[in-house]
Amino acid sequence: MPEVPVKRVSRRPRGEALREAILGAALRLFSDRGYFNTSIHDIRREAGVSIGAIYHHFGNKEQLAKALYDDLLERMGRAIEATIGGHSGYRERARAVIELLFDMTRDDPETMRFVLLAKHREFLSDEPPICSSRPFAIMRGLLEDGIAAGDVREMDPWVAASAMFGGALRMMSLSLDGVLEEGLARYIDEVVESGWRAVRA
Amino acid sequence: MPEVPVKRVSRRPRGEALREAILGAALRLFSDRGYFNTSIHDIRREAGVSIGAIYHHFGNKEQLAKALYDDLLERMGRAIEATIGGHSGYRERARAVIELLFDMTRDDPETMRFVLLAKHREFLSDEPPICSSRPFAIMRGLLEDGIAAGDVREMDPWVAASAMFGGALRMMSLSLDGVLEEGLARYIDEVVESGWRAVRA
DNA sequence: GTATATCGAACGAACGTTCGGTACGATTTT
DNA sequence: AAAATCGTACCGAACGTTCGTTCGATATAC
Repeated sequence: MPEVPVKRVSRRPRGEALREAILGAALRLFSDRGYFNTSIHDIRREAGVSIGAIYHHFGNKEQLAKALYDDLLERMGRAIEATIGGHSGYRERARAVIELLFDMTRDDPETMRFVLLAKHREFLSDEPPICSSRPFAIMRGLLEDGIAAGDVREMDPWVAASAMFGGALRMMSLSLDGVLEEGLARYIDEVVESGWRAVRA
Repeated sequence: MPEVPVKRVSRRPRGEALREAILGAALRLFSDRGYFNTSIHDIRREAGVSIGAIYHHFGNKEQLAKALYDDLLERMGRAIEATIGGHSGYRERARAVIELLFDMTRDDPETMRFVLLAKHREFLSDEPPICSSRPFAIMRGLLEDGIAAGDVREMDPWVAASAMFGGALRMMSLSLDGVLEEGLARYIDEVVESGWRAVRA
C-alpha cells in the first residue's frame, strides 16, 4: 500500500488551516463580545497566530468580518436548500427549515448569534440588509411558491414570510438571549403550527 | 392667577434643555451610524454643546446611551399601555399595538432603529435583553391575559407573543432597512390578521 | 459669595495597520 | 545532490491616529 506522504510535522497551522483558525477565533470573539469590542490583537491571541498572518489572509479587520459573514451565510444557504429539497409539501418544507434553524441555534449558537443578532451594517459598509441574503431569500421564495401552488393563502410574500418564520426567528433570539427555560425543541410544534395557521390557504 | 416666571432668555440651551439637546443628538447619531461609530466629539458637534456639558449630565458615554435607551423604552412603554387601555378585546388591542408600532416606525424611525435594531448588550454592560423590557413585557402580558380569557388558544405565552407580534416586528425591520416598496400602513391588515390567525382560540 | 453648570485644551490608552524582516517549500542552477 | 534562487507565508515591534475622559478655568443663578 502506497504511503501517503506526510509533508508537514510543523506544530503551528499554516495555509488553509491557519486561515480557518483565524475565522474560528473571529467568530467566537465577534459572537461573544461583538465586532467593536474585539480587537485584532484579541483575535491574534485567541487564534494563536501573528498579526501579520491575519493581514496576509484578510487584508483588514472589516474584510475579515465580511469573509466570515459570507462564509456563514453561504453554509446556511446550502443547508436550507438541501433541507427544502429533501421534503415535499409547503408545510413540511417550512417545518423542516424551522427545525434546521432550531438545531443550528442549539448546536452552533455562535454562528447564529453572529448571523442573526449582529448589526452587520454597523461594521460592514455597503452590506445589504440580511433579509436580502440567500437564506432569507430562499425562505421568502418558499412562501411565494406556496402561494402560486395554492397551498398558502394569497398575500404579500414579505408578509407571508414574516408571518411564517417571524415567530420562529423571535424564539431563536429569545433562546440565544437565554430567556427560555427549555430548549427550542420543546417549542417546535407550537411554533410551526402557529406559523402555518397564519399563512395556510 | 400667579404669573409663571420666564427666567431665561439666553441663546444656548442650558439645564434640562441642554440635556435633551444632547439626548437628541445622541439618538440621531447612534441610530444613523451606531454607537461605536459615534464619538463623544461627534455628539458634541451635533448638539452644539461642550464635552464638559455631556460629562456633567451623563457621566460617560455608556451612561449616556443607557439614559437614552431607558428614556425611549419608558416612552414606548407608556404609549403602548395607553393604547391597550383605550381598546377592548384582545384582537383589537393587539391590532392597536401593531398600528402604534407601525406609526412610530414611520414617524420616528430613529427611535425605532435604536430600540429595535441596536445590539444593546454590545455597548450596555449588564443590560437585560430587550425582550424583558417593559414594552415587550406588556405585549407578552396581553397574550397571557388573552389565553386566560379564552380568546387566545392555550399555548406557551412566549410562543404566543412571538407568533402574534413576530411578523409585525419583522415587517418593521424590513421597513427600516428600506426593502419595502410601500409604507407599513399598506400591510397592517394582512399583518394583524395573520398574527391573529396564529393565536386565536 | 457660593454652588452649580458649562467650557475645551490636553492626556494617556488602545486600536488598526504597516513594514522590514525571517522561515520554508519549490524551482533552477551548478 | 548540493547550492543558490525565488516567491509566498508568516512574524511582531513600532507607528500614527482616534477616542473617551479629565480637570482647571470660566460663566451664570440665586
